[in-house]
Amino acid sequence: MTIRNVADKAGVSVATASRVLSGHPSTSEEARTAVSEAATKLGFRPNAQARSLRKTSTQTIGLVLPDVRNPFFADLAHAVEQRARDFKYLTLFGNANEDAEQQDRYFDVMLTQRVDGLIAAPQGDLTDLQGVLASGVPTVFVDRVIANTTVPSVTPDNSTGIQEAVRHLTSLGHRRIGYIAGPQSTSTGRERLAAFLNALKETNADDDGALLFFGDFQSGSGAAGARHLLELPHPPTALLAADSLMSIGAIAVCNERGLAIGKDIAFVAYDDIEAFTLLNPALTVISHDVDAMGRLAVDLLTQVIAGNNPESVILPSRLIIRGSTPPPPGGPTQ
Amino acid sequence: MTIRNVADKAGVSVATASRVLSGHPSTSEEARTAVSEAATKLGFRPNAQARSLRKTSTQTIGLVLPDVRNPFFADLAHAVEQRARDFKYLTLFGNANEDAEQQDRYFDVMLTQRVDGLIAAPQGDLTDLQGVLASGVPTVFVDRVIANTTVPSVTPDNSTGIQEAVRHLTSLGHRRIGYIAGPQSTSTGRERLAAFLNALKETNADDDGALLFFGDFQSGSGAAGARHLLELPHPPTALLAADSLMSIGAIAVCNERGLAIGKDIAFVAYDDIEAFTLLNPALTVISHDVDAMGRLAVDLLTQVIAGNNPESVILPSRLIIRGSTPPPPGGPTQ
DNA sequence: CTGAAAGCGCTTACAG
DNA sequence: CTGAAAGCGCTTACAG
Repeated sequence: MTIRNVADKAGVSVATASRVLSGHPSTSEEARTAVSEAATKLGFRPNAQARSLRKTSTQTIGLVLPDVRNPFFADLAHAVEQRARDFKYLTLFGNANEDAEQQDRYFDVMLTQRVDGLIAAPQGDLTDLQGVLASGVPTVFVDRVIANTTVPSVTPDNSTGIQEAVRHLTSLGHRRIGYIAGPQSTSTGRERLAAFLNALKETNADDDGALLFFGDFQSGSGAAGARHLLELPHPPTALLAADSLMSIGAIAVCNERGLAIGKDIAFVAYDDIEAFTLLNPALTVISHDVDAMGRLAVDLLTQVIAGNNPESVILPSRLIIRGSTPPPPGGPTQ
Repeated sequence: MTIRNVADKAGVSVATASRVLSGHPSTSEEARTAVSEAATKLGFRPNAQARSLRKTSTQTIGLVLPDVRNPFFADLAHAVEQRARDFKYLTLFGNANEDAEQQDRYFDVMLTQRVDGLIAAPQGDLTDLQGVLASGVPTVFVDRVIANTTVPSVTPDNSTGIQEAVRHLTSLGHRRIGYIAGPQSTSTGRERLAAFLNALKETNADDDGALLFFGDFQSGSGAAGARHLLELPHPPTALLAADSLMSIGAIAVCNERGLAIGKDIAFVAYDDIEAFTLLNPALTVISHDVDAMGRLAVDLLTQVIAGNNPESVILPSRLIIRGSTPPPPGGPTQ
């Protein structure tokens, strides 16, 4: 079932059939009807491989994200995909599993598949990007970036939300704030930690290295972090985790220890995911606009594909105060 | 940068270069080293389009799911993708947004892209499958099926969990159980509703049509359902929702009305997602093994691709009782 | 407006 | 083991 069959049935050459099928203007009325009719009758479906071997475009973009199971990235994937549809792109989605090696395999496969562009929330450093950069495929970073590249990006403001959270907690009287950081192999992990440390200095909170725990953005490490921090000789009265999955793990540990969040301990989560509003009390969270992030990433990519060099954009983040952040149990100064 | 350049640099023909590059046994030691060296030096990356135009395989499988933002499907996507990797398949992922039209567009594009196989949690009826069936592309259904096809499938047992839930609730003394059903355009929506209605007959629960609300598996409809049911003149003392997103919406409504789940009202959710264990009390849920589902779907697909006709499998589901299902407030008989 | 022909980058019988 | 050549299914100058 090829264009040859369609041409034969329509009584024209493959060239004419091709022109009709791809909407080329130079076709006669008769040719158009004959070919269209033959194509539908035969249920002809052009072979995208052959087409993109001739043209240089595949009408697909690659999307490499660290973890679909993270609601933030699920929302982001959805936003990217819906926006890509507007430009007739199919989104080829790869899930790196928070693992640089799997990420690099996906980059590789997507280059091999000749995607027209690539959107990634990358991990690691320049060495992981070698292939992508060398290929020259239009690329945009989203959420995370890799230092020392000129790749345009759409990222959240990783400091304002954290700063507001620390100010909020200290104004309530908290001085010991436990922080479950993201991996330092990611820009978001690094920037959020830096913002946290800065905020400590700016307020009267304890700047105690023991209150820091390094996780990997996955739920298990949030649980490990909470366990570690709560067992400290001088434990925190407030907990802050750098993404939603680690927040989930940490909350589970608080629950299993009978520590009531919003009463015995204050908790601030990163990312405003729907489930967090269901907790009782609902969680105070650091929120950013994931839909805008996905949409803008696609918009930037289309510009790069068009040969332009768009400006990177940073989206605001802010603290949404709900019930999970009371003053410390012993009173403001404890 | 094509295989021609590699061949030239290595001083062999493109045929020999191709053989070395694709691991064909009939190659000399010298050819192998010369070509490999040239390829790495040049950073050669074979064009997948050209290759799959010659071979008939693209080493990709298509995965069409209704909604990435549904944690159940995010987990399923992850499971499928990880298993597909074992077979060197790249997973081309499409998100149908619980919409038959978007689903059909994805089917279309994936056929055009000549995926080697298709895994789908489909919506609608046979007409939506025409193209897929006509193309003859190896296909497996997962989670949901479409009636009157011979497509192998991996599905959950949609009745046991529901039956256990209704028995559990009635044994506690509940007689008015509100049910937020899934869309009847999906097999899971239909089967779970049938199981619920059967369970009502089998127990002494009220078989009252007013206690049924039809949602669309998305969170907004869960909220609408809870609102509707709770405003009934004779409202339910227990709520059961047919998926996790509708559960989330319904729980939000209970919270906003000050109805304490696990005290003022009993709640059973479908799908054992991590966030549900964080609620206080944790939710009683109907659980099934999403990892096994994804893994088996890929395994079945590889068998179909190999030309076999594997048996469909049904995975068990069961009730996990946690704190959200107390007896009705007025006592066993109310 | 149309057709014959070349070519996109590979792979693979075929002959040696 | 190797090379010349055909061909996968399209698209697009080129000439008419």
